[in-house]
Amino acid sequence: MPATSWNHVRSPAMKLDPNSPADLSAQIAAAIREAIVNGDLIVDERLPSEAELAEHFAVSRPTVREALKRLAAQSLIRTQRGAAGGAFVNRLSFQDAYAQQVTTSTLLLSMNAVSFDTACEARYALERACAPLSAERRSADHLATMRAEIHRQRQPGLTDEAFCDSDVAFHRALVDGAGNPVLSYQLAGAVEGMQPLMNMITFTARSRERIVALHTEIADALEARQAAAADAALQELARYTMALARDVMRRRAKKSGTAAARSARPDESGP
Amino acid sequence: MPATSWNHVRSPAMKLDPNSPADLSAQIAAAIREAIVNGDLIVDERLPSEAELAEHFAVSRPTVREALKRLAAQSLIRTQRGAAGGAFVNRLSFQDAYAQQVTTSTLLLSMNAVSFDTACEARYALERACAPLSAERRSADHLATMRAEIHRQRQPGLTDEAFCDSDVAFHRALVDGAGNPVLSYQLAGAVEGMQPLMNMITFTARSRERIVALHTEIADALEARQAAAADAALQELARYTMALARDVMRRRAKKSGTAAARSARPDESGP
DNA sequence: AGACTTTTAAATGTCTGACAAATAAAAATC
DNA sequence: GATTTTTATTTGTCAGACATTTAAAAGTCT
Repeated sequence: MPATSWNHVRSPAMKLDPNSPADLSAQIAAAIREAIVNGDLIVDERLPSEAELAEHFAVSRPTVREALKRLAAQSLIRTQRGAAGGAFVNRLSFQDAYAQQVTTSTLLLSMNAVSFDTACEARYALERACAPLSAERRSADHLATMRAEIHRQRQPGLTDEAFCDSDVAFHRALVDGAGNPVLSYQLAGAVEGMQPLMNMITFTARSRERIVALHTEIADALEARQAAAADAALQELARYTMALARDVMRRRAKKSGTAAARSARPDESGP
Repeated sequence: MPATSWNHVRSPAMKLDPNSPADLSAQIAAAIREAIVNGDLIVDERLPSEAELAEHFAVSRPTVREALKRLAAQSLIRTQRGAAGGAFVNRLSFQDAYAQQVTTSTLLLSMNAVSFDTACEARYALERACAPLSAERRSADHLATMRAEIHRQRQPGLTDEAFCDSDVAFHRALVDGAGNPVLSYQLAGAVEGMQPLMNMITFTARSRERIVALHTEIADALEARQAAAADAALQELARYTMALARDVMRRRAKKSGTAAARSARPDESGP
């Protein structure tokens, strides 16, 4: 019996409040989360076993497990089975952070009646912040990705959803071109989280043409390392996208008075 | 006995893959999360009881509970005890999203050896994106908050940490001034997540004076609705902050090691 | 001795069954 | 009809057990 082995953590947060209305598992999760954020528990450090934690907090093992699952859902810990297994403080990777950021942003936008304009304004404001850096630092790879996506966007048979996917990939390359992983992480939410909203727009052949032209302008500007030109094109793209959305909404509102045939998509998968 | 009452969800994602290496609770959580993100489950909709879920997925109740706790940790569901209780799809509030965003950003920066420059660059690039909007829309309240924080920052007895807190509050007001909740949410991570890094800097009286002067410049510019002036001051503040950090790092490196070690960082304590 | 195999112990993953506590609806009472 | 009591449902917690995985220890053979 290796004692509690929990001695190096003397943080006062490692005690539970019996008067709290919160669940025990939530309190335990909060206590451990606090210890991780405060640096009392460092990356790759092993937590005590579930049985030891249960003893420490004077609760049962299922309760401890629920707490650990909460932390695992936030990628704060990882678990490993077997003799040398246990729960370990997880190094939060940019990839994990991306995923959480996208999920959170997507739900935030879809659940809170955020207007398209508001979301769009935020997205393009943040993207324009990346443009000068991207003009300075973009690699040939980033440019090639953008050109490839532009080419894809020109395919006539593309569905609206595929067009949006390509749009996201284009803008992702733009952001990554800034060479700042923190920016890329922050923008992941703003760009990808907006995709469900963008997917509500039907892109006509003419609007696609305009968007592709602006994308080309942006790529050209970044290739020439002209920050101002890239910024101008982005600003115009933001303006155009919002106008497009307003148009779609207006048309939809007008049509909703008649029969509900809202799925009046332009024929693309037809004969 | 109300049958499974799970009929309206015919999504294929509601089945588990017996060959998956992932835990059952993780698979179940993923399936339900998918249903929420896809809109198969709408806000405030009640999930089946734990017993019913256990039957549906052919697992035990503790396993279902672990899955639900994972979702609760992401604020995707809330639970309520009692007769009409259960698990309900939660409307992700901006407040909840803030909190998650800040935690994630903080850990990402503290665990991944992100340089101060990179984080700082990202933060000020995003903040500058808010400046034009804030110049246009800031209310008197936002200005008052900024002025109050500037006043607080002038107090001579302020600890470094309190100075940082006030700094965050100032910049928060700047961002909120843009009147775009999505921007405010995105920036929460960039600004607050950087606080632990900022706290590593010791602010001398002279550097505080310079920062307060720039804050005043910003507030003045926003009051006069001069976007360009605000942007210039922010840019200068970014430049100055990074220079300050470089200075602190250099001094710290010189003090901790002998003359030879400048590229490597021998930062063990004691002789 | 060294390389391979087997055993063992520790840890998480899962199940069963039970009880406690909260809570809304139904029933009973005044 | 209003108030109180009962009841049923559901989550929260506990106890104990077994299955599965895994690394290390022990054993075995060359």
